[in-house]
Amino acid sequence: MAQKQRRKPGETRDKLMRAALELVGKGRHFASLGIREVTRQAGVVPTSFYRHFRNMDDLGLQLVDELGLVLRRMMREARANAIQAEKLMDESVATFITHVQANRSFFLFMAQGMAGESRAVQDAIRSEMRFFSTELANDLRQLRLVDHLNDSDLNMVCDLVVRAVAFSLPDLLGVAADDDFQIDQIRKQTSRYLQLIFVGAANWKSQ
Amino acid sequence: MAQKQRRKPGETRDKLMRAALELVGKGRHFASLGIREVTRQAGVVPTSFYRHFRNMDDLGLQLVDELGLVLRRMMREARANAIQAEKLMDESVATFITHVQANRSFFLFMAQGMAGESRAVQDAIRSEMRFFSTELANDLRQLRLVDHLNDSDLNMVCDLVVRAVAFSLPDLLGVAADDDFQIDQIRKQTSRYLQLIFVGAANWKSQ
DNA sequence: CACTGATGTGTACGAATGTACACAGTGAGT
DNA sequence: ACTCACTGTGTACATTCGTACACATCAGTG
Repeated sequence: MAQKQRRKPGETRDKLMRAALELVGKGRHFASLGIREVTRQAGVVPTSFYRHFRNMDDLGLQLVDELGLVLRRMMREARANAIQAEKLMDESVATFITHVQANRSFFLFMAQGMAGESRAVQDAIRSEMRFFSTELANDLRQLRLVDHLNDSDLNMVCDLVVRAVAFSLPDLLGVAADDDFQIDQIRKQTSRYLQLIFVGAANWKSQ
Repeated sequence: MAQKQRRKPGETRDKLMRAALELVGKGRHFASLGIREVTRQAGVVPTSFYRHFRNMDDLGLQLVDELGLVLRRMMREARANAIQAEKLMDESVATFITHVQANRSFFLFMAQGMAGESRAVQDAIRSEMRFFSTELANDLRQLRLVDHLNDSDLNMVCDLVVRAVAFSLPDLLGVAADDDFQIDQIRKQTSRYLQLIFVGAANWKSQ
């Protein structure tokens, strides 16, 4: 029942997942990756693949799980940085962009997976986003910034926020990782979207 | 110089594009399609492919062009239906959903292409969306509903509107084409997003 | 009418693919 | 100490892939 063995528990497994991410990071689409290609990139013999995954979809699903960890880490940091309510949005967007830059391949995979080939991966990513939206709603409730909104409306606002941010993913991943000017443009643009949404939320009449 | 020959000008060409769309409609991802697969679906010998396209990316680009036509037709219809300003958003969303249902494969391809493998296809789709946003801004200007917004802010609002609608694409394509209940949920949800955005726009202070 | 260029078909082949099978080492529990 | 489950390797093969080449069939042009 030990999850860890002394030597190298899931070393090859990690190598394979890492390899798939590297290929995605190089511009390949996850749906077009083959088993041999991934094992080659990982420096492993093709048949090793089956020791850890049933097929590429299975690997994709496990990547989504790891993606979930990345997202949660990001959310924790955003919460920590957003102490003052007024800078809340700008800080959150900045945190988002920092994490995207630090994990480009992961977010590339996420952007691809949202309309990917595997329905299971799609649903898993969708589910991560819903979780994100729910957490955001909880935070906003606690900050007492949105007392005039009922739960349903608050959820809608949070959904839209998450979508607006998520939709800037393709923009962000489309520019070179070191194009600071363009990245800053996207940051400002996204912040404005959020500000607009919150102006809407502030003037929204629930019920 | 004749663009059309008597018999069958681009019959095979159309068959190939149609075949690719059919495969996408069946749940395949465009990035994972092969030349042989597409020609097989089209009922054509593999080598015929090269008479019309240099590779799959080329075919993808030409599909984006056709997608542009579908989008423009949709936009025209939305404009025609949105006579009364109050029902403008609901009507537009309804038109959008109708067209998505009538051209599922096309929009599936679009959703995939936004984070697709080919950078050229990505850019082409992005460009279509920008065009859409610009046209929307023009329409809103003419309706004189947003006189308090300067151009930059109006563009931002329209961008966000287009994004909010576009982001409902995966939702819409994820449910069965005849699941009227779920589709209606998505319709209502998207409408609420737009209403929220417009409440934000109405209370936005330019400059 | 002969020519030409565009379009379609058939054959062919080297490379790559997914996966089955047999085998080897190694850590853990009896 | 012996076994067993797990992980990794090497070999093998039928299938599929992209694409090159050699034709066949027309439409329109000289």
